[in-house]
Amino acid sequence: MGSSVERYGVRKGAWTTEEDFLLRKCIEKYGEGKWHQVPVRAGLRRCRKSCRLRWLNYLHPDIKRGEFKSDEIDLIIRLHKLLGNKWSLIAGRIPGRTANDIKNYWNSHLSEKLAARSDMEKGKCITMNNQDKSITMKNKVIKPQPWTFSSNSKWLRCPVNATPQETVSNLIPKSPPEESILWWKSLLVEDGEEDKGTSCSGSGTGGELDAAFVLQGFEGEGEWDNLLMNGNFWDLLGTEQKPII
DNA sequence: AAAAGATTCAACCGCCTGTAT
DNA sequence: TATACAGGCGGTTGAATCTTT
Repeated sequence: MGSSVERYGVRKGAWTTEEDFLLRKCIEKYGEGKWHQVPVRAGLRRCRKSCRLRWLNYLHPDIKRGEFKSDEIDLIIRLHKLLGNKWSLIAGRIPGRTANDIKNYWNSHLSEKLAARSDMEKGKCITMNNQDKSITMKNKVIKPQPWTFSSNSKWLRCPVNATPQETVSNLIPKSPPEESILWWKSLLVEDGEEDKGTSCSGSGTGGELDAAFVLQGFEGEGEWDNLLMNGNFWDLLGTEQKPII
């Protein structure tokens, strides 16, 4: 992929520093969006998608470089447990990291290791070392089965400055079926511990205990709404909202 | 030092969704 | 309602780099 390929006058492959400069200048002048116009405005022989991707994944000023910190890794694992391969949603909750970054990190650092550990240590709390980073987690992966939704669904994409309540309102359909409730409970509370109010898996940011506690005695449809609207959903994950890149 | 294998990650591809006409 | 187009996403690829033998 290193060598550029030109087909129908459109360049492909790795971006040059000159192309980066042109794209950056263009975005500074015209702002983000209208990607179909960017190649012309910037004087680039790149397709709109290539320009957008280069900006969002590499040139955007808010992008954080360097290794993932332990808290970021912990958050990725928990959000992945919650959302599955919804990388853009996960990235939206991890400041400075792009969906591509997280996807790559997951595929190269976490996916196979977690699967391998899961096979070896069923039912045990495990700790894995990744360079200096320590990941402690429960190995039981619960996939988000109850609801299927498109990554592009309007109700799934919450606004940048949405409040937690608004975000939850966008994310969660009203009055979920019983199996959905059970799934959420299983996500937040360890097996056999629903009645004790003990904390769930993860390295422990304090939010889990609250989540487990809140979910106790929660069964009905009305209470579901109350939980989502009155509680801070992202506190349950031990994170907070951030501006989405 | 060199070859082979493993890993990383930027970039591409195809598909889906939303919107305008 | 149907169609076209743009934006956006997840899956995948493959060159570059690193590690091991």
